[in-house]
Amino acid sequence: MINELTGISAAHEQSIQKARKRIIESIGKNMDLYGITLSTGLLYGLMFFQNKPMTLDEMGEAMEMSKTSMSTGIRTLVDLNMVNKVWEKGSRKDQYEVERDWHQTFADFFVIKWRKAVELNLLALRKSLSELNELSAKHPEEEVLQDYLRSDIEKINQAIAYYLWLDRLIDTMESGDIYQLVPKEHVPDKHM
Amino acid sequence: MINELTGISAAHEQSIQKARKRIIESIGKNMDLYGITLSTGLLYGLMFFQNKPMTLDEMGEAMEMSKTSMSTGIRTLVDLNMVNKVWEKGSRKDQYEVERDWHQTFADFFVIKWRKAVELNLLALRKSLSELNELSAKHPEEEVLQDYLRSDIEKINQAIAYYLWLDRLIDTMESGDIYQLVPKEHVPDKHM
DNA sequence: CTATTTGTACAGTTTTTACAGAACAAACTA
DNA sequence: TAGTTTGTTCTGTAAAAACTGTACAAATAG
Repeated sequence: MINELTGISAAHEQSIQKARKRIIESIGKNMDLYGITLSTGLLYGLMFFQNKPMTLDEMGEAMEMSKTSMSTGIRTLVDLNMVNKVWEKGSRKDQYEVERDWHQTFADFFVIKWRKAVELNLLALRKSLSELNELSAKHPEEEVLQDYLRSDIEKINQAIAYYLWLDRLIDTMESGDIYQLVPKEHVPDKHM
Repeated sequence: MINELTGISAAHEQSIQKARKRIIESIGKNMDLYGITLSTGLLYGLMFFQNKPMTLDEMGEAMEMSKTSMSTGIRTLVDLNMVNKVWEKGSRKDQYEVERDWHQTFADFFVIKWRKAVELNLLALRKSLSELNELSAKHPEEEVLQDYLRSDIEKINQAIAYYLWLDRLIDTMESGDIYQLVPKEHVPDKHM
């Protein structure tokens, strides 16, 4: 039996489950922003309200899905640092629990996914930039070619500048400097 | 004919296309972070290197895809403010060009997509919170129930605090205050 | 060492999504 | 107004992704 809400009336349990379900479904849906599928999002929501770590078997039973699917879903969540594997003594089964610091989860998403994209795009941009610069140096007299090259090189340089900015933004998330600009606790404006 | 690289040798044209292709494919792939499909990402990359607005027919020819697909792809990009519809006089066809300010594109993505998610999640959280508070007030004597409620309410309050923070972060992107923390132009550290 | 148990890789199936072609409605043209 | 042109909706199909059950390898227990 999965249900951990024991010792209260069925009506009360239902009320709590209804309240949880609303949240789980909303969060689960919107986790597509993290590139996470709905069912994995729902799994995350389920674990969010759990007060102890869960095993794959428990998840499968609660989600009415195969353990295989739980395994792949959990891997996605672990890769994003949204869920942590915990070591429970006396159990052979792997146990998982959600990361409670959502600010950290948000930051990690950028550090993991967006940083990777920035690096790959910068790599491509710089390689192409170097090729085009080389081509330009080889044929300084060909005006039409130079026009094309100038245009592309300008675009590439702007793109590089943007990715460097994005890289610095991600730095502030990794270092925590972002909280200087936007504190975790809201500081109200001073009014005269 | 789509190719706008005329007046240069085939070899030079090929060099430029190769350099572009590397960038287009890298950017196209990584646009999945925006929830954008690969082919739409490639369409965006194509338009990025175009120096004039494109029509749906031109896109279809260049991408070797149907105009229908171009239409849906473009709508996705327009909805995200990544591409703008421009009004070219003397032409009946709709024309589109990429938004060149990528900082703005990035900010718009948060303002459009993440803000929506924040709002929906806050709505669900607050509604459930209110239900649970009500339930708690109705049965102050039931200790087991109160334990469950305390736990859920605590989690919900933490989630709300997080989303309020995220909302303020999005505010800084919308207002431009984010550039105070991370300037568009890199300001190197001062060293002694 | 042998028996289980556990998690994952793999292969097949189902479901979802992307895409194309036809049909249509709106807008422009003559 | 009638005749085109253009973009999108709708429907069917192809491709991709999610999901399941089996098989297997690694780890633990006896």
